[in-house]
Amino acid sequence: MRRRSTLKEVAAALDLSVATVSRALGGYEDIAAETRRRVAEKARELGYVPNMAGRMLVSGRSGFVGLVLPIRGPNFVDSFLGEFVTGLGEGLVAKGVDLMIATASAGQSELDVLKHLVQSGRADGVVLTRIAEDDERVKFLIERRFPFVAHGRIADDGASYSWLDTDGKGAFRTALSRLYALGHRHVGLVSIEERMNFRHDREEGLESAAAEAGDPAVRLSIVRAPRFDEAAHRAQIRGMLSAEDRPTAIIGLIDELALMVMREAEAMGLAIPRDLSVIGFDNVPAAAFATPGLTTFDQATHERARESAGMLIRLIEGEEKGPLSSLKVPRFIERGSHGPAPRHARPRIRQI
Amino acid sequence: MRRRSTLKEVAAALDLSVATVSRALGGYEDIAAETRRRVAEKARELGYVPNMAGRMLVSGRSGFVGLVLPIRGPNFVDSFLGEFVTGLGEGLVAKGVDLMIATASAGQSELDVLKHLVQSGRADGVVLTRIAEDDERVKFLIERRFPFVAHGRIADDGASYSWLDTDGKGAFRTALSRLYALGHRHVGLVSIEERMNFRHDREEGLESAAAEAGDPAVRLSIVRAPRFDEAAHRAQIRGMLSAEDRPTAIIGLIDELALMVMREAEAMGLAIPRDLSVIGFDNVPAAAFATPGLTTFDQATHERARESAGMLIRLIEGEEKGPLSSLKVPRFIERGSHGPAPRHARPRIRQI
DNA sequence: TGCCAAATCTAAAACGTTTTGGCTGGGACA
DNA sequence: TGTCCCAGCCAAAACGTTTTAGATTTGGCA
Repeated sequence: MRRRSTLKEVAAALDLSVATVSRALGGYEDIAAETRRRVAEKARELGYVPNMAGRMLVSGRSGFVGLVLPIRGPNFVDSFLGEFVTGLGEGLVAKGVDLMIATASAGQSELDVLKHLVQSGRADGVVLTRIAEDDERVKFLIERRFPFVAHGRIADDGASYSWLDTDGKGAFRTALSRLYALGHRHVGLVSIEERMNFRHDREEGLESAAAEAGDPAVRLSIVRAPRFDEAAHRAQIRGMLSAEDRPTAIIGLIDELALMVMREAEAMGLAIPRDLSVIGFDNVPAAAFATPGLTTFDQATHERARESAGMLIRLIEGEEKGPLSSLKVPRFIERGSHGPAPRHARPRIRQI
Repeated sequence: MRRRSTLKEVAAALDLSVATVSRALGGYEDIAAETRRRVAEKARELGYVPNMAGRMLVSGRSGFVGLVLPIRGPNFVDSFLGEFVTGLGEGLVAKGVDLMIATASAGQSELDVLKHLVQSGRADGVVLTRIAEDDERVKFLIERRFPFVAHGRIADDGASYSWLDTDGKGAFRTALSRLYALGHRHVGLVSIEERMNFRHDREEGLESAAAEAGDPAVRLSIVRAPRFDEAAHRAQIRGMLSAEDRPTAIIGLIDELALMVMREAEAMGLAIPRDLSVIGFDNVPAAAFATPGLTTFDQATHERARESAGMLIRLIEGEEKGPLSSLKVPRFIERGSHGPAPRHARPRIRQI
C-alpha cells in the first residue's frame, strides 16, 4: 500500500524544484513540454494526489459547497430533497467541487448552522432550498456577501441575489384552466401552513386564474395544515370531501398531498377521476405508480439542481458579477387522475 | 460586517504570541487561567474562527467524514437514505466533524468515487451503506487501512471490519412465525434481484423459520425483480396474487414493496387483511399512513445512523483498535395489514 | 565576441495552525 | 548568597501548496 506522496517527493525524484512540479502539473506554459510530461508521469507513478489543506490554505478556498438540511422531522429528506442533493452533487463534482451537508444538532437553528458554515470557511458557497417568504438566511448571506444560490425566490425583490425557480404560479394557472375547460367550477386546494415561497407562488397562480376566468360560478376552497402533520391534512381532506357541496376537483400543493387526497377519496368510495379529479405537483415516483396515475407537474429537480451547481460555481469564481437567475416552466404530466367534471348526481359518501 | 480574524490578529491585540493564543484557546494547562480568559474574550470580540485549512494541514485530518451516494436512479435517495444522512449528520456535528456527500458523475463507478475520496484526503473516514455480498468497497478500504463503518455485514466474516446492522434474519423469522401462528401456511415474499446483504439476511431468516416449523404444509413463494423496476415488481405481484393457490400472506422485503402488494391486492379486489396479510420492513412514513396501516419492522434508522457516526469517530481518533460492531433487533410494529389466514383458502391444519 | 531576449527553471514567501523545545523570572530551599 | 525548580510564556519549525520575482541558460544576431 503506497503512502500518499507530496509535491516535494515528486520534485526530489526528478531533481526538480517543488515550484516547477507544481507549475508543471498546473499546465503552465513556462514549463517545457517535455518536463511537463515527465512530471505528470512521475506523479502518476508515485500516486501523487494534491493535498487539499495545502491548496486551501493558499487559495483561501475550501473546494466545498454547503447545503444545510432543513430541520423538520423525522424524515425531512423527501424525494425532492433527495433528488436535489444528487443533482447538486453531480453538478459540483464535474467541476471538482465537493458537497458538504450540514445538519443542525439539537438546539441549533438552521440559521446557526448556516452561520457556522460560512464563518468557519468550510464552504465557499451555499445552496438554499425551501425559501421562506422573507427568509433570514438570505438576509444573512447577502449582508455577508457570501456566494449563494437559492432554489426559490423571495416574494418582493428578485434582483438582489441569485436564484433559480420553477414557475409554480404558471403551473397552477394551467391546472385551473385545464380543469375549467373540463367543466370543473368548484376546485379545492390542499395546501400547507408554512409561509414558504412556493406555496405563495402556487396559490397566487390558482387565485389569479380563478379571478381571470370571469365566471361567478368559479369557486376555490383552500385548506392548510402544517407541512408534516398528516393527521391534520387527512382530517381537512375528509372534511372537504364530505361537505355537501364538495369540490369536483382537488389540487395538491405537492404530490404527497395530492396522493393523500386520492387515497382518502377512494377510502370514502369516490372513484377517480369519475367522481373527483386530482392534480399534484412534483412528479414524485409514486405519482406515476398510483392507480390511476396522478396528473402532475414535473420540475425536473435533478436538472435544476445541476444547474444551480453551475450557477453557484460561476458566482464563486467571480466570473459573474451580477446576480443570476433562471425561471423554468414545469412540464404538465397528464395521467389518469383528472377528467371531466361529473355531470349528475354525486355518489353518496361512504361514512367512515 | 467583520472580517474573519486569525490567531495572529488576536495575539497582536493582546500583545501575546500566536503560540500562547493557540494554546489558550486549546485550554492547555500551561497557560495561566487569567490569560486563557482574556484570550477567549478577545477572540470572541474579534470574531475569531479557526481556519480549517491551517488546522488540517498540521493535523493531517480534514474534519470530514464521507458518504458516497449509491448510483441508481433517478431517485435513489429513498426514505432510508434520507433518514440515514440526517442521523449521520447530527451524530457527526455533535463531535465537530462535518459530512461530505460524494456523488458519482457520469461514467464513474461508486468505487471510483470512493477511491478519490480516500486518496485526496478529503475525508478522514467513510460510511458505507447498502453493503453487497462480497463488496469491493469494503475490500478496498480494508486494504488501505482507511477508517470506515459499514451499515450492513459481509456475509462471511464479520470480524475484520466495523459494522452495525439490523437483525433482518431475526425479524423475518418473527414475521413467519407470527403468520404461522395465525394459520398462514403459504407465504409469499416479494424481493429484489440485487445481491445485497440485507436481502440475503432476510430471505435466510424466512427460509430457516419455514424449515424449522417442521410442517410439510408450509410453503414459500419468492419472486425477485431489479430494485427499481416497478413494472416488473407489479407484474410479479399480480402473477403471485392471481395464481390458483395464491399465498395467504405476502411479505415485502422493504415497505415500498409491501405497499405495492397492498395496492395491487386492493386493485384486484382483495381485502386486507381479510383475504391477504401483508408485512413490510422499514416502517417508512407511508406505512403508518396506508389503510390499513402496514405491519412492519422499525430499525430506527435515524438512531443507527447517529450511532455509526460515533463509531466512526472513535475509529478515526484511534481510541478503539479492534473493529466495532453492533447488531440491533428491529421492533415489530403491528398494524392492521396482517391477520388470521382466510379459512376457505386453505384447510386448518394445526396450531403451533 | 558580446549583447539581448526568450525559454526554462527556482528560491522564497505566504497562507494559519499546532507543537516542540526552549527561555525567563521569581520563589523555595540549602 | 547561590542554586534549582516551576509556572508561564514564546520562537521557530512544520504541514503542502501556489505564486512572485528573479536566476540561469540558450540561441540569435550584430
